[in-house]
Order: sequence, then C-alpha cells, then structure tokens
Amino acid sequence: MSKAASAPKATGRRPASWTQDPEGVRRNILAVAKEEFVENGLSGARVDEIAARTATSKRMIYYYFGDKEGLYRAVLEEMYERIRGFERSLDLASLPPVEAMTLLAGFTFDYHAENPDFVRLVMVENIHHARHLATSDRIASLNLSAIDMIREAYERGVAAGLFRPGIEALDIHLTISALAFYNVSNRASIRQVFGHDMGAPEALVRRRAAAIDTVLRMLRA
Amino acid sequence: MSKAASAPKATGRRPASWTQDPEGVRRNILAVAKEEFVENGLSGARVDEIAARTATSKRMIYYYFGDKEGLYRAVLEEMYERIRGFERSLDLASLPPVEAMTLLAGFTFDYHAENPDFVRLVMVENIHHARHLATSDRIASLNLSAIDMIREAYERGVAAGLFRPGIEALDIHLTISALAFYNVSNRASIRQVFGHDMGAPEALVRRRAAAIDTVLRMLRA
DNA sequence: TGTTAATTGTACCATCTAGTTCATTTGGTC
DNA sequence: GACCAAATGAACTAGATGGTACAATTAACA
Repeated sequence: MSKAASAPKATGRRPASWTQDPEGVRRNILAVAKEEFVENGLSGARVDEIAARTATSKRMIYYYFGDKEGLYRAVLEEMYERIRGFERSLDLASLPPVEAMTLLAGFTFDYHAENPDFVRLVMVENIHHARHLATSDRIASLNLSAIDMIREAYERGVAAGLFRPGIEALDIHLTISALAFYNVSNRASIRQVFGHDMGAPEALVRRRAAAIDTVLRMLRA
Repeated sequence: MSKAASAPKATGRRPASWTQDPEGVRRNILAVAKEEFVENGLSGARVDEIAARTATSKRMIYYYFGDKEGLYRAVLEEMYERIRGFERSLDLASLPPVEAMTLLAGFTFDYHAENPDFVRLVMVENIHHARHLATSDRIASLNLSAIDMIREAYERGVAAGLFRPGIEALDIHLTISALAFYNVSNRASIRQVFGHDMGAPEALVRRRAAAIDTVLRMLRA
C-alpha cells in the first residue's frame, strides 16, 4: 500500500506543484459526482464527500460548476446525451417491423438493466419533479427521437397488416420503457416484499423475454 | 385572520397549558411527516420543517419516533399497511378469470394514479435500497397476498382455456405494477422530455385502457 | 389529596454543509 | 523573462440541521 518514497506525499492528493488539466479535472469531478448523486440523490449527496473522492479539491467543483445544483445538472445532462447516442445507434428503419420492435424492446430492456445508474438518476430527478431537466438548455435541445423511430416502424407494420391500427407511438414507447424501467427502479423493494431478486441472471433473461413478448402481443393484429 | 382576543397566543401553537392526546399528536406528526418525505425524500426532508408544520413540537417527534429514520420508517409502515387493506378489498376469487384480471389491472392502475404519494415514497425507499423495508418487522409480517390472488385467477383461466399456460404469477404482477407505477413515477421527466402530461384526464383514461388491454393480451391463449 | 409515570414545551448545542476568501502556481504570449 | 489570465489549493465561515437537557404540566390512581 505504501507509495514510492519519491512521491511528494503519501496521500492521494496532488502535490503542491501541479499540472493544469481543466478537462481532466472536469471529467474527474463529473465521474465522482455521478456516483454520489446516483447513490445518495441530490439532497443526500455531500459536496465534501465528492471533493474528497476527487483528485482535486472542493474549490474546483465551484470553479467549474458554480454550485451543487449546477454540478448535478451537468451530471444529468451528460447522462441524457448518452441516451441520445444510444438511440442513434439503433437503426430500426432498415429492419422489418416485427424485428424492429423486438430489437427496440430488447435493447431498451438491456440498456436499463446494464445502466442502473441511469435509472436511479431519473428516479432522483423525478422526485424533484424534473425541475433540472426543465431548466437545462442542453437537454431541451437534445430532441430525443425515440418516438419518431417507433412511429415509423409501427406504421410500416400496420401497412403490412402485421400490427393493428390505432395505437399511438407514445403508448408503445411508454409500455416498452415502463417494463424496462420498473425492473430496475423497484428492484430493491420487490426483493424485500417478494423475496425475489430481479437482478439475478435467470430472472433478467425471463423478464426480458416477457417484456418483448408483451410488447409484440400489444401490437399484433 | 385574527383569532379571538381571548386566545392565549395568536400563533397556531398550543398554549402553555394543554390537553394530553398521545394518539392525536402521533397521527398529526405522521401526517405532516408523510407529506414532507413524499415531497423531499428522506435526506431532503427537514425535521425542523416537519415540527413547524405540526401542532406540536420537535421534542414530540423524538419522543415518539426516536429519530428521523424512525419517523420515516413509521410513515413507510403506515403506507404499506394501507396497501394491504387495498389488496384485501379485492375479491378476485369470486370473478371469472378475465374479469378478475381486468379488475385487478384497473384497480392497480387507479390506486397508483390516485396515490402519487405512495408511488413517490416507494421511489424514495428504492433510492435507499429498501433498507428501511428490510429492517421493519411490521412490514415483514405484512404478507402481501397479491401474488397468490393472481395465481388463483390465472390458473382458473388456464383451466378454462382462456389463458395460455406457463406464465409465472409474479410476472403477471410485475407487468401490471410496472404499467401502473411508471405512469406516475416518471410523469415529471416524461412531461419535460416529450411535452406530454400523463396526469391529464384524457391521458389517464387512454393509458388505463392500454394497460388493461396489454395485460389481457399477455395472458390470452 | 399526594404520588408518580406519561406527556409536552423551551431553549440550547455540537456538528455538518454549502459556499467563499485569499493566496499561489501554471502556461501561453509578446 | 515579464506579464497576465486561467487554474488550483488550503483554510475558513455563516447558517442549517439532527438531536438533547431541563423543566413543567397532566392524568391516572392509591
């Protein structure tokens, strides 16, 4: 555990002389802050704790992000930009309708299962009535396109006689999201109340299949 | 707004001489605390604020509930006991399978929609990894029976050739809950991201029908 | 009516917490 | 190498916050 004797200090802290690295410091703070906000929520997270786990100091948090809410907002914005990337990576338009919906439901389920941090932060933000989403220009300009992608695939399915008509694209999205989200968001309480671990591999596989199946049954003519 | 001049003080506070009312004080504290925890979460709620909105003093909070977490746990326990009552009020066994499932899905949806406080508190508890559910004897002994009720109705449906076999009762419950829960839990973020108000009456009616329909389609042979 | 345990109010405190002040170092530029 | 804006560190502070000490009042009961 002892560092090299030549190191200025045995602490993890930067020595009295340092190298400027604005982007690195920024990213470092964001990464630690994300973990803290995800784990403790906005009110539960402690700026001092975030600072302590950082390679830099509390001073830098305020230098770059203004205040605690600014830091939180930055974390939120980064997360939503990631989602945007995830959406873009899906190419539903080139797939037949049923395959497109299967892919979308499966990917959405997997994304939530693999990114509980995302789910938790969205929960936190909803507890705060999405006040920070509302005041973020970066997020407002994000233009999440999930609904449009869904509508396109759905309408092709209807035209082909595969899907029944009259469903709103938003309803399809809500159903897919609800099944994917709930599975992660309420994992802890379900484990306590029902003694069932939805995070276990078999449970995930089964639930994933059920979610996809449910979505397809909802759509089928 | 001015009270009668004979009143000891114009404040809402109890005068220097009072009447003992342990149960009343307890309930009063619980009611205010519930609102605060629902609105601000466990870390976000302030004991001073709860005390201020109470007809009694902070002293009483600690007298009856020990500490902040004890108060939170009491609120949580009361809420889960209410759910238990709600479940008991349903009599699925006396209904034909399809009607039973329709009733269950509809009632579950309505319960969530009409009790956003419940939804928010469950979110808060999940953010805390359901640590307080885990340590509550009162909740452990509650024995929520939803799953058994569902299994009974489902098996009758299968026997009658109405439902397809091979579905786990828990999966049915999870699907019903997910659709009902998500609609309330993520209302704020969905409004921000999609500009759609899921709390609006028409949206609720449509979503309710969609949820019931989705559940029935999942079950049908 | 005297005794005592259960309740309640007021004032207080130790600690935590978000945010700041002040001083210093770095690195690009002329 | 002198100058200056950007970047960084260490120590500090005002106010908030969970929790307590102390004292008083009430109500049941012998």
